[in-house]
Amino acid sequence: MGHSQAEKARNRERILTEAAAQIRDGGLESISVGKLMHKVNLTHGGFYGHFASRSDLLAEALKRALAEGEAAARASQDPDKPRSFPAAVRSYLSRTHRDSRKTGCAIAALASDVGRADEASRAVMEEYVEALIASVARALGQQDDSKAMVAVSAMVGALALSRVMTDPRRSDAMLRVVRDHVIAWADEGPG
Amino acid sequence: MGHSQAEKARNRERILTEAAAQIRDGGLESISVGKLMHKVNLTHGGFYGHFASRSDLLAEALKRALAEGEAAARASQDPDKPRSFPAAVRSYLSRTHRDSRKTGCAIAALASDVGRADEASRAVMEEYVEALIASVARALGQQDDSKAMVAVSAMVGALALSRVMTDPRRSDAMLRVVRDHVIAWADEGPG
DNA sequence: TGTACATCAGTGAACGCGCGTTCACTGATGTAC
DNA sequence: TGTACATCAGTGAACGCGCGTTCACTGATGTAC
Repeated sequence: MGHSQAEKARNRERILTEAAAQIRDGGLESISVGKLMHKVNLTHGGFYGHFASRSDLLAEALKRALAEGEAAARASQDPDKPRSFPAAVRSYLSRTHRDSRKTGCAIAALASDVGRADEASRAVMEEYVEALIASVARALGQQDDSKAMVAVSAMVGALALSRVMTDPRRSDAMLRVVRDHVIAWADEGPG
Repeated sequence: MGHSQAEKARNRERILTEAAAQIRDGGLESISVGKLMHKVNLTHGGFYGHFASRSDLLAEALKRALAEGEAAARASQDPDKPRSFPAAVRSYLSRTHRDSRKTGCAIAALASDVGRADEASRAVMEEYVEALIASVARALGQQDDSKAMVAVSAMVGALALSRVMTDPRRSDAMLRVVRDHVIAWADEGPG
């Protein structure tokens, strides 16, 4: 096994990526230093060469999860066309997104968790919430972002609730119904 | 100290009520048997006279939290008048509700948590989500519950996100904007 | 290019701690007569 | 109503366990000459 500086950087990356997936899948508190290191084929002792503490990792993993979720949303859109709002909403409120928490939107996956976390964590997520609202407002062609706030609330709420529903038809319906409503708002124009 | 059967029932109630408040404030995993018993002025050993295990308590506390949240929503409405939908929405999306997680809606407080919990827990919350949707659909005077699904998504999402926002003005705005939109839907009539 | 040495990424045993759970015990409760 | 005894709610010491964290160590990396 090599112990080069380049490999250290790569290992830090692997730890962080795995942690970002883990917190979206199991919540912020689901991170265990030992299990996390085991997942990336390292021993627990080495963790502290990369992060000052579990709490330090958590903060970084939250940022990473939010950034990845945002990037995934961007990537899922047609790369050629100018961004299509309906396509973005369709992707966000898709069964695929619902079923892939590990790689999906961290806002929906962790909203309740972060809502009760310290101010620093809340500020980190807040930034991404505001960015999402701004992006939706732009797509709706509106100065005022109030319609975008409703759309984002409904999208985040519907995704979170669709993951609660055990009845597959109702879970699907939740996504479909909110998706269609939000997309329809785009056609109403600036109102 | 008395150890009567009546007192045992009362103690069980106190444990459960405290636990229901605790999970809404700190999440399902924030429950510690020792701390919980200490809070109700009992010692940890006695816990197992009331519940089979921590996991058993968690299941019961979730039910209790959901029931309490629903009851609180009902109680906050004008008891004389027939239920006013705008009043209910105003109460749900109020700063007071946002700032009192311990006694508020368990759906908004625990949606992300339960979304990743076992099927039994999800089914319990699902029941309350469906009840809320049905109640909103009735208030909107609609057969079809699609508008109610959007309203519930937006309300739950907005409350959860308002708890993430660190900027008080933006947090307030989140509540106010979604509140006004949802109330306006009630006036559009069955459409 | 080759050698000698300092650096440092990762290892794994060990730590203290808080946790969920068990259990022998205490003493008030409640019942049988 | 009063006594004798069984029941059982609650106590607190003790348990094994997994956790986050520390640290002496190993051996490959990377640098100075």
